[in-house]
Amino acid sequence: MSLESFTNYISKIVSLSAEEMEVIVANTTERKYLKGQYILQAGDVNNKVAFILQGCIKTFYIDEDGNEHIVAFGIEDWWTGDLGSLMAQKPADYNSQCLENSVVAIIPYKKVQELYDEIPMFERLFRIITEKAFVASQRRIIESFSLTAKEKYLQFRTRYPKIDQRVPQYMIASYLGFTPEFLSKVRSQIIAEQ
Amino acid sequence: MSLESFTNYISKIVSLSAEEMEVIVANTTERKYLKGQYILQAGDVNNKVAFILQGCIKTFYIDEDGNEHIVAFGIEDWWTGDLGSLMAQKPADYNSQCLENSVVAIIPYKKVQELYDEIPMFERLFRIITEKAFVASQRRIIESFSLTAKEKYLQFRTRYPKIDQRVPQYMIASYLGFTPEFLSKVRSQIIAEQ
DNA sequence: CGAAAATTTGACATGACTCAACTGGAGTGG
DNA sequence: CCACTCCAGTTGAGTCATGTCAAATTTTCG
Repeated sequence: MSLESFTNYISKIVSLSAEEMEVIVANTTERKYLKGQYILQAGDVNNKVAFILQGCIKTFYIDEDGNEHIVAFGIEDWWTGDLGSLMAQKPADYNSQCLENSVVAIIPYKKVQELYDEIPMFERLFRIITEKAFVASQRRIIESFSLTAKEKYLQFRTRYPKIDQRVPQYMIASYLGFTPEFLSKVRSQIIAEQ
Repeated sequence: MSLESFTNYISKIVSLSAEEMEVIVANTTERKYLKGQYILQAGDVNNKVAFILQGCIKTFYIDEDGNEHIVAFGIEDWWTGDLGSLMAQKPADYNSQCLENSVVAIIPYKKVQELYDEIPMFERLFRIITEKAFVASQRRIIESFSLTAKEKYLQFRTRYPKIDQRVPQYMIASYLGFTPEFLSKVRSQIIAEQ
């Protein structure tokens, strides 16, 4: 069963009985997306949580000037989507688009709510996941203040080597808040130093 | 009882029986801090969650160059502390220091864990709080990319008018990632336009 | 091979920082 | 009540980091 990486992931965070895990799996569906397809589009209400079984996904938003800003990348064993839209059941600000053909485990929003009531450990799972996501988000804010451009890029490469290898450079620039030209110059400076 | 604002706050997020609320309150202590005192110091392990009943608190960290960066402000009905330290029970990166004499509702870390097991709705409370905090954190990242300095400052003032009035300008500059001089220039530009 | 997309490079412009000087208000002590 | 000090805030000159725009080069992929 190809939800195995999903159940493995869950087991690393909380301990569930076999029955509980079965209930979760029974509410989870697997879905394939082609490269370029959207898991979520800005303006739609996000009605699912999505766990990446395989593939690479970018979450981005478009500002008033039409510029794309990448908020997050997701690969295997990460979540993707717009939590704000999911929580408030309001139109999403973000898009989630596949950069590769991808396979995603999906639990519909309503099922998630039911599972929260039915399986307290399921709610714990999401409490912990969200705590980790929040801590990472705070760290990103700090680094945006206190690191130089070069440090930010090197940090990114060491922290997310798998992403660095899979996504084009101009998207990394967008994630870091740089122009593609500027990232290119940062890179050439790093190369010159070696 | 002066934990009233705390129980009111909780009731707005989750519905609890009177007994459950009593258990939570029984595990909560009230503590006063004087202006300048620390609720948490970087390097110490954060062993409590802290809800602000009264006062104003800054959460900041000091980078390698000795510069202070304010990560968050907290006033009445907000939480304060370093969630990363709490979760991992590792030394905190952040300091929480009172900018005014303050009163805080405290639940020790161990009690929080016990309450998670005992009262599923308590865990739901923290799932929801953390979700909101994460969404706000993501939004701050986006705004740091897509707003101009002037827009960031105006946004801050409209979003947190109470903080704007209570906190010195150089701390707002630190929160926004500006130098104090630069914020002063942004302000004079805004005034000139009116 | 050829076309489109991604990346690099260079010249120039602008935003934000640094440093230093100045202003103004809030204590404080004589 | 004045003089002094201290600190936050302002202002200005110069600098550095990053962005913009355009062109050249490299890579990707049909």
